[in-house]
Amino acid sequence: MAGEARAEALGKAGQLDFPRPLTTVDVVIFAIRDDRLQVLLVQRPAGEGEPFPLSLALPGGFVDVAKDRDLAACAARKLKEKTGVISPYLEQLGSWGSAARDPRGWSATHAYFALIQADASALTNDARWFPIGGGRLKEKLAFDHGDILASAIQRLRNKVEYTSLPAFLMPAEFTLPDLQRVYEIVLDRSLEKSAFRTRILSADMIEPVAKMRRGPNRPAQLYRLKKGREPVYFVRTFNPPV
Amino acid sequence: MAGEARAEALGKAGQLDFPRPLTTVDVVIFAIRDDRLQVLLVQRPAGEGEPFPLSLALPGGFVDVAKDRDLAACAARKLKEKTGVISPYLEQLGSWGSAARDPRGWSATHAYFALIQADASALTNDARWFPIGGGRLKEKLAFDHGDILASAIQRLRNKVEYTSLPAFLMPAEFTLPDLQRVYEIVLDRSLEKSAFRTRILSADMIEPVAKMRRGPNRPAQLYRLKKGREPVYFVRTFNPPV
DNA sequence: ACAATAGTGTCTATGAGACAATATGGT
DNA sequence: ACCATATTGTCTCATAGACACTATTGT
Repeated sequence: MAGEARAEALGKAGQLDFPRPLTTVDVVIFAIRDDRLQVLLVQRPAGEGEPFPLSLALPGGFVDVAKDRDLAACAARKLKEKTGVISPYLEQLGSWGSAARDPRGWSATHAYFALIQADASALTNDARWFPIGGGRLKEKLAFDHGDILASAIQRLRNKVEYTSLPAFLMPAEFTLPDLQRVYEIVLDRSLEKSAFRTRILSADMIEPVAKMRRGPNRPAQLYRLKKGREPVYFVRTFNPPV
Repeated sequence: MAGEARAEALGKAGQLDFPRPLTTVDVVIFAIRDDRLQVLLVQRPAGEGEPFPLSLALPGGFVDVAKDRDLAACAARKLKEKTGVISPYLEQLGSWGSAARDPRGWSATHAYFALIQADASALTNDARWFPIGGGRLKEKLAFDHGDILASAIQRLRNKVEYTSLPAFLMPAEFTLPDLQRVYEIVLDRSLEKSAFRTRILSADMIEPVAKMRRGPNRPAQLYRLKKGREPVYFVRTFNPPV
């Protein structure tokens, strides 16, 4: 941090009155709905001077220096405002900043990504779920939000290969085949049943509840996440198919 | 991004005259020197109103909206200013922003981490290398730079378990035992020779040059990195010792 | 009994860990 | 010849992939 940059900008030390970039936080919110990975988007407002009027965009907005203690709190606030969800999986994705990404001037956004359970959320009117088909979103997004979303999808897919992240997309109780289905939806390929079960069960991340899911076939054991909300890291990835 | 946040802050649409956080970029620069992992630090200036006067800090400073096209360019500029290095391995680490981290006000920094070859750098006067012993730095740093550095060390160590990142710390030509030594320095544990060689050689990331390194023992084959500057990802980590 | 899905077992392949054996230079 | 380090080989172990087999419910 500076002093030096200050001198560069103004030739005067001890002052902070040089131009500051706009600072925003955006949140990529994922959930599983209708057996598909979906992302929550909002529509940009149409007012005077608004960039990308009526375009779809990630939920987010300017950091409020009065309200937000830090970046993570700002992201959590935006998530809660749109979905009502309070304590999800929330991870920092990265930041995007440039002179060109916002027509209003040099701006930098801090992007987060959240995994929530769709059923547990209560959306505001302006927010809607959009399915991600074949690892991409059909719709064009405002700003560089398409890039940010693509990066979030890549990060999610990559981590799903060697972590228990999909557990955070599940309802409170679920079966192993349910969980495998979610892994397969995110990865967009099928996984081998017995290897999957071995991996998950030996990870000590879930515990059986004294109930079974019944259907027109053999009942399945229901599980729930163990307390520790941390994701589990496996020492190998699922090997991609040849 | 906003409109909404604008309304929150001012109750007036189409305006951008609400308080903006300070925006900085900081760079964690690693190199191997004297068989140790070292990090480049600078001393804070002592002028009037300067926070943390004379403390050690990561190289960095305010984003210059006139000079810097984007965040990565800003990070590359700061790296070049301090070390003269132009095209290193440069990766975004994350961002840290809060009301409290800088006494001058709400600020957010975009942190990058760079891997360079120490011998190829020409330091400015104010920058010095500091060894990282046992995964920690002895010195206290200004702002939250201690946290940022700890995060960088953790990310580096973690990635070294399953990527070829240490290759970017090597000189143009090096032997396999050299490379293994660097892996071991970063991980702070010894690796098994034959497994290491198998992994590296089958990754198709280096190629032999028609030279050997000679010493008072059997000569060692010299290698260089293949063109593609991308790091290689392995499907397994080195298994940590039991 | 049959369909459908849950759950287990068996066999193979890959790559890491341990460690021994061999190779090749300088002295 | 001897030392030191480079390089290769052998054997074991853990876990993924393929795939078959068994288990348990509803109809």
